[in-house]
Amino acid sequence: MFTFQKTTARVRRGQLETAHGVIETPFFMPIATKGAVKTMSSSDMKKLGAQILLSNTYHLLLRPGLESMCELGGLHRFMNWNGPILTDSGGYQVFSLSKMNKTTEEGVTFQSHIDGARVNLTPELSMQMQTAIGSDIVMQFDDVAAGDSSRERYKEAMERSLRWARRCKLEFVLLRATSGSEAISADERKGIASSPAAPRNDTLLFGIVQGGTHEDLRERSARGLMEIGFDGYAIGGLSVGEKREEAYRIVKRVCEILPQDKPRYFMGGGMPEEIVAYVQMGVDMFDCVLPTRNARHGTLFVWNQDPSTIDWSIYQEPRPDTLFYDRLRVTNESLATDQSPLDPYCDCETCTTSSRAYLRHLFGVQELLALRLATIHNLHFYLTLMRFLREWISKAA
RNA sequence: GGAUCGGUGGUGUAGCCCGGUUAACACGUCUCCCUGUCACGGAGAAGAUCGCGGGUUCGAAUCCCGUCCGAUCCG
Repeated sequence: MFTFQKTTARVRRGQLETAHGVIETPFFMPIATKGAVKTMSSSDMKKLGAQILLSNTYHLLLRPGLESMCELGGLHRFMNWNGPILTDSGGYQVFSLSKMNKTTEEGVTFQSHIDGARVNLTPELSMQMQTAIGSDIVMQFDDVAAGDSSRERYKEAMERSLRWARRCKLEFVLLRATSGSEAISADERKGIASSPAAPRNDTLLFGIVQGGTHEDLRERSARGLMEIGFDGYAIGGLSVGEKREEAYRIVKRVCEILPQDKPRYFMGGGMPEEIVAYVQMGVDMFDCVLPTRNARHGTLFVWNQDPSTIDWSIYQEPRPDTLFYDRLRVTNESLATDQSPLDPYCDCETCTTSSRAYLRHLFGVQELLALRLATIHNLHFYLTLMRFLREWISKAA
């Protein structure tokens, strides 16, 4: 169930109800690909104020695997996280691990990056695995085209994603219907899982809009998905190499088509100013590796002004003249004896306990604490950004 | 006192025997990048007049002589 208050023509502020609690929208999901936000514990994430985590079907399918996940009773219990979890379907891994896989209409055959074993991931298996994980928000299995693809490739990926969306919906409904019932045997579920768990009635299933940078393909994708009917709609296949102007144009267009009363999720993005812009186009949900990966690579997002007084409406353009933050390269030599805080406007654990010089030192001597402190700060930055955006929208309402 | 081995960017080495374009490699350093995370990863840059002095040669890190420093061994 998604309720929202419309403020201006597009901007939304709302609540998304999931099996593990209500999430205030718009929100950002830290990424716990393999069942953990790198360097962070579940209680760390709770302390940071994360409302929901994102995990990945493909990675958890390789380890610990479908049967083990069923036996373990799902990811919430396994990683001791009692908030909501969204799982990516594995579709993106087809794209990001493209050297190691082969796509057919049936699905994708991966060569495991762990032991080289063949893994055949289909829409049905993705649904079964996400169900075994106990995901609160299940994503359809989709086909992602690279950012510089031809129109034909974009069209192919979009049409295939649409067909796979239909199969995902069918399998999802089937899994739910067979919960505790003998009506359909495990064999009839293509014999993949001996005892896949059933999705709860309040588990949400999202479709993913594809179509690259072509508005007509995007429109066909969105309308096709709406016809099938999903609990929410994601915009996929962006931030994969295309120009930012193109992404803005597409998001704006897709948000005009998608139903008002369902949550919208921009997958995989982005830089802070992109999120600010997409929120103002009517997007409710985000996830991105940038805060966590950049943290581990020594780049911190720091406010360059008091975030409580920012007029976010000036960030609707793809290339604003100025940004509200700087990227602090914490390994830079110039910080060697800089005892000032990383971010004067931040009150996270890292900023209140560590100077720039100290964090730089920890990176230099490769102390694991460096990765953790940097991650805490960057996630705090993103989560705080979302909080300020929600407050700003509420005020405007 | 004598013998042997060794001195090449910040560190560790290669090249030397069989002289030849901008002296190579690893790590480190510096800068930049990262968008539904295979990846504490990727890209690039700076940095050595080859211990010092002389000689041979068109040309020396490379061959010869001397010298300084270090290690080991013999007295």
